[in-house]
Amino acid sequence: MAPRAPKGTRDVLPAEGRVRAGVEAVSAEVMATHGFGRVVTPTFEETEVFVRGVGTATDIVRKEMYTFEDRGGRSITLRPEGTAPVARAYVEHGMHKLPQPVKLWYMAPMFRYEAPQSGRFREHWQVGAEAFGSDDPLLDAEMIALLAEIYARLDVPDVRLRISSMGDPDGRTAYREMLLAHLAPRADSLPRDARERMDENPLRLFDMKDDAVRTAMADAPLLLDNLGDAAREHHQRVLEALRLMGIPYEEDPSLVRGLDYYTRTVFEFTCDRLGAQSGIGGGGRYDGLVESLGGPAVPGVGFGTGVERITLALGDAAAGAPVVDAYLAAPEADIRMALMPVLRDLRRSGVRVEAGPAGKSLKAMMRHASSLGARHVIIVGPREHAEGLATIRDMTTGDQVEVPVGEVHVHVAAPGVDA
RNA sequence: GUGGGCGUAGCUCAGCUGGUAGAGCUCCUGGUUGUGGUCCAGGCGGUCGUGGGUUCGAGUCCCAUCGCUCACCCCA
Repeated sequence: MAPRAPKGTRDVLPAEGRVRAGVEAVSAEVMATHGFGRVVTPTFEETEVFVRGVGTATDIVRKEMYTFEDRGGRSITLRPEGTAPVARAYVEHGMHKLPQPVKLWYMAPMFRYEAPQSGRFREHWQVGAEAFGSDDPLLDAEMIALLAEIYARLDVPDVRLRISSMGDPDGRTAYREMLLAHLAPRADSLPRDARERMDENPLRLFDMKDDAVRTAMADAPLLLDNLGDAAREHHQRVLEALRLMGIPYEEDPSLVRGLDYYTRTVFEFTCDRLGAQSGIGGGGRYDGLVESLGGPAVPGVGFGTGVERITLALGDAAAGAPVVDAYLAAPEADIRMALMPVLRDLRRSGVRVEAGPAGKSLKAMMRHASSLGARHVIIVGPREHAEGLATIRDMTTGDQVEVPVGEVHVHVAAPGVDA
């Protein structure tokens, strides 16, 4: 059997590659206008980065990491998420001494050992941004606005924003007791995995789709109604800023992000075109993360958005055809050889030009040029070659002109390209 | 990890109650001498996921196995 791409991985072919290039370009533009600098962290980290950063109660750390021992006996893990590594780099390079906040972004692959399904892979790419060193709620709002702007510029359809607050750690501990007290008399009606989850993180029960769980949670006290004063004030400021910027949101008390590090603001963008995995991007504030990685007590806020989910939401229509300005058709091998410098010069001057392989008939080349969508075909047969000419055919009008070979670039140049 | 669906040419699929493999698209070559997109003709291309079994005979039935896919869980 011929080898295949490993389970949960995929090959991105040129049509989709063009869409991804657009995602990256738009992200880079929007990040720049918001003052974010690009970082590239290693594809793998010491396992400790994720154990301490993401938290041992999370599914990511408990059962989804690609962890192995390298030949030097170190425990290594393929990056399952982007925030912890960037926080690690922030600490490692003493970035807390730079003017705060420090704003960083990335586009990088993530690896999680999960059962693949629509929109979920074992390797996926995320565009993410992290801002360290400020607890200003307006920074949270800016992060959300930044992500919304990326979706808007890409024309991602049917995007909705849900937002909530996880409160502060002490407040969350108190709320947790309140929630457990609510659940205790109902525990018998819950399925086993729900009861197990009660011990680890009862908040997660809000995410479950099981009917028994839903009825038990229907009248449960909400974290959002039990925030401490500071967290509540923070949350209101975030919402006010969103309103001022005209960013629609739905406050959703049941929104619980599955990473332990979140504090206060949490948000998620969903897209209805995505099927069961409707989340297209999300993030929140993580005021304890840097400290848990051995750094100073520095607050932070960030998000990640899935590149595959964006391209999935955009659909096939987003994959435009490749652009070819000109097609060089020279059936005779010797002539084709003689035109190599011409081909080079055309490309050097910015013309996107394909050349038919010698040995094919002119008819075959015309067909090829047509299927590539070439705007012009440069025909050089024995007659033209003897006189130093080239025939240029406009493929949309069918008009043909003969010009000196040296002037071909003037006639086939792409709009906006100075010849 | 659990459950549903599916595995036939590069792609999308057809093959009814078992008789020894097809279509469309793509690609290639032609339709007279150097010209595309339409049309016409021809051609390339498949150990019918894999391994067993039943049968005179299996793509079609049975068993196993692998893979893909969707959903749960979780997340981007």
